[in-house]
Amino acid sequence: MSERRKPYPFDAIEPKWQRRWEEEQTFRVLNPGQTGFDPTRPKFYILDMFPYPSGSGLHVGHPEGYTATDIIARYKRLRGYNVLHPMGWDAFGLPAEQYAVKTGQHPAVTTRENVTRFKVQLQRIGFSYDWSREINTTDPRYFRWTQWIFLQLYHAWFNPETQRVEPINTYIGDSPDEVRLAYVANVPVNWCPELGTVLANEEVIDGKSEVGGFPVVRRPMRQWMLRITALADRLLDELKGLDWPHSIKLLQQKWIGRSEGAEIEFRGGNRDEVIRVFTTRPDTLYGATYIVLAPEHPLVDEFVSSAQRPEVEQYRAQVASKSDLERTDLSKEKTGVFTGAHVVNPANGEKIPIWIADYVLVTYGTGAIMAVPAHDERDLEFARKFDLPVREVVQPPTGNAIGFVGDGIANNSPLIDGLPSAAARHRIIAWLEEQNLGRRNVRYKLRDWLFSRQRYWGEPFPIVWEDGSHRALAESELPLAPPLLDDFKPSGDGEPPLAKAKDWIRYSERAHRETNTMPQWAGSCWYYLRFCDPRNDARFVGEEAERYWMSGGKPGGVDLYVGGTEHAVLHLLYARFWHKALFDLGYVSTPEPFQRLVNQGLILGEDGQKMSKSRGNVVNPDEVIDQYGADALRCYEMFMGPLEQMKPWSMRGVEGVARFLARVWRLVMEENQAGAWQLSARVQDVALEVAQEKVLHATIKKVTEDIESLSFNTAISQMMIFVNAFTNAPAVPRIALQTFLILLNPFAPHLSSELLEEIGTGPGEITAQAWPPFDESKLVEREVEIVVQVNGKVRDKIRVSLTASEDEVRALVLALPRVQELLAGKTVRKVVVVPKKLVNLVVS
RNA sequence: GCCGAUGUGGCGAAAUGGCAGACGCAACGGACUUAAAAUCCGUUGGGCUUAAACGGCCCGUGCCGGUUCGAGUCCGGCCAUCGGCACCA
Repeated sequence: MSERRKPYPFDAIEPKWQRRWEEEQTFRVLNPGQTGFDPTRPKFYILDMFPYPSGSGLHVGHPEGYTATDIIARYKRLRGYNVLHPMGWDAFGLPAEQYAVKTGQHPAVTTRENVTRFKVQLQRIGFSYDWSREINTTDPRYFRWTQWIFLQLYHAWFNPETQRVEPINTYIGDSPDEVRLAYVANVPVNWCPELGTVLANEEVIDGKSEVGGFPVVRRPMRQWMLRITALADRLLDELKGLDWPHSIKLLQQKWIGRSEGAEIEFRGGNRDEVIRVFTTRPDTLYGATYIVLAPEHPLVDEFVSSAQRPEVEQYRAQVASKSDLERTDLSKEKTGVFTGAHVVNPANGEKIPIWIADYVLVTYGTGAIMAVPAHDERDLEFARKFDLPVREVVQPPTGNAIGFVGDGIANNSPLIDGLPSAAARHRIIAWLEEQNLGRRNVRYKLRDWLFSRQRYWGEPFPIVWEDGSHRALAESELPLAPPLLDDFKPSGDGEPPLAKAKDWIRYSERAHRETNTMPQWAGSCWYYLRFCDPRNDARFVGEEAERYWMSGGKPGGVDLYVGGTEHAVLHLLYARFWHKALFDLGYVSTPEPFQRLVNQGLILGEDGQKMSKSRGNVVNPDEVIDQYGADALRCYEMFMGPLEQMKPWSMRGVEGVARFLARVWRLVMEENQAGAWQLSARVQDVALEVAQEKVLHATIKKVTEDIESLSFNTAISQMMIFVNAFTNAPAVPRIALQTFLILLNPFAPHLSSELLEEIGTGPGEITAQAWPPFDESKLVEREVEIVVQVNGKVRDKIRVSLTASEDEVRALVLALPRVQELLAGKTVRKVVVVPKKLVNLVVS
């Protein structure tokens, strides 16, 4: 292929400006207290989700959100804001470590190389990050504070009286270890044999690991947990005040999964044992005709009769051998076994059988349910299969009561007969509480956060063990760096790789270090705070810096956060949790980390499929830049369609946008005889024609409003209209160009900087300019075109004076020959006049 | 199954309840050129009417219905695609 002629010399001007921005530290932003800080300016904190620097480099999905935020950042600077727009690296994590296991190369080396590559790629796109604030979660100066925050959680508890996180010393009781926000528990966990580690619920998708797609099984292990459930209500309630996409809020809401109901006690068996069940429908208590325990429920052994024991044991073994995926397969038939035992229904004194079945989950509620087959689909299916009694206790408004699961009127329930379900629930709970047989209860689907991993490439826990109990390192002992290892391979039996570092583990004669590491999410839980004050060695973030950048707005926090939806219930929930704990403990000034969140849509390959190496449809931004330049890449990504929408890539589309930028170039520049570019003779100090003035101000208005509303695609359309309007003008007014180039600057910063320098007006560089105001009066014309409709169909158009009254317009329209023709022999029933827009004649 | 988002030309898309398809891509025609590329100009939702042009008419925003002088936009019901959750009592 012959060398394609460059549409304009972007390959010369882009590196030039990138170099200049770096040398002059154009985008460096100061903190309060630093020399040169201007407190009179408003602040704006605009943040991208920082990337995991993977080995495959940047793909075109990354710059989508990054370009959007960069446009806003540059726009806000031109509007006089102090703009915090940082970038960093979320660099602990599985891929680097998997690579290390395969090649023996230390993850720190891989990570360093990948970071360098990512940074070069990002800088080629011309993003206006303040690189002096760059952070890396694997840097000891960073993870020192990740460990420090962990210690704050370890030294804190959630006080149910104040509903606040408080230092552990406000806890009055014997077992502080049972209330700490960071605690150790032996719980059934998601164990991934292939990865040799446990995973959080959020990291398991359809029974497989999110990273790698390996099978995950349940097994009990001793693990570090974070008590996120203590803040469940706060995390739920305070979602309301956030300016986030509705769908993300809903996702978090469902993930937290609050249900109100009651815990009810059923007694029975040989030793009068108690089975507690959780139900959201205590009003159906009289309809509970049997009890189901999860197969793993500890009381099963207590209750099972000797006759039923073999069958029960066999069933439990069978269930244990199943993967989560097999267990939750909805299409499968219900299974279960009778235990041979009974308990008493506290409402009516009836003896009802106890079954075990895997449709009851040991991890939710109390791991036991009262089955009300008449008013619960699952219970009904089970009851029909095993021929258990079905008793109607709720009357539906219409239709068949059996199988009706909604609210109705209680019946066959002496204590609450005739009450609507909601009232019946209240009454029965009050009665249960009186009798001490049960109580109001709230349950969540949200589980505590399983916080430890049996991996090498993560933050070590600042914890030591002595005589079987744990204690915290002193803050002065941080950072605690991981030991140097040659062999990162997980043992496969749950023993972390750190256990191999015998010298490192040994803390003292009798104490040894915790060998688990923190999960990938730890570093990203608070990085947005560190950006406010990234070089502070005395505190995780300086108080003044934190207050300055995080304050403002309703709940406060980062002013605008842009990233993908994939973190809806992971990073975005975890970060809120840490932030609230830090807020309660007085370390940060706002209750929420991210005031406004926007999700960019996925970019698909040219074939309309998700980009993937295996499909071979991945677009590398470097290639796009080589061919069309960074400004074309930026503008194309914004021109493709609405930011939040999923949309396919098109190289032809990039070409079209590159053509537009080349037209801008040639509006200002022309080639001389020798083939060199020079300022075009068409650029002149002349006044704008009326039509030119109108399109200029329409463009200022549209671009300004569209940036504010993140409608970048239509902003670019309008700039194209502007350029089209001037393309054939014999003279291009310098002042119009200058204004236009400022509008273009956030989108195509290199091109616009270069051309502004060429036309040589104004004080210095574009970054020192001010965003132009628009003059509404320049947009109004003396005449407007009125659409004439008859019965809602366009039949004619007419130009009328802007000052014409409704009556005058009506008269003019009725006098039109075309209208006369259409009205012949008909009666005008009604005339609708929309000022400056249209007239609709209703005739028959 | 439940929840959410989306559905407009050949394609990406645009339209405070008021001319559907701005802007761009692709395609076609023209100018420039020895030629090509590049550039510039023009046409481009479907159909009918007309010898042709101008003009005119009808249909058209997933489907069915409603509200309204007027609906891509609002309301009700369906269908399809994508995403999330999925025995959570």
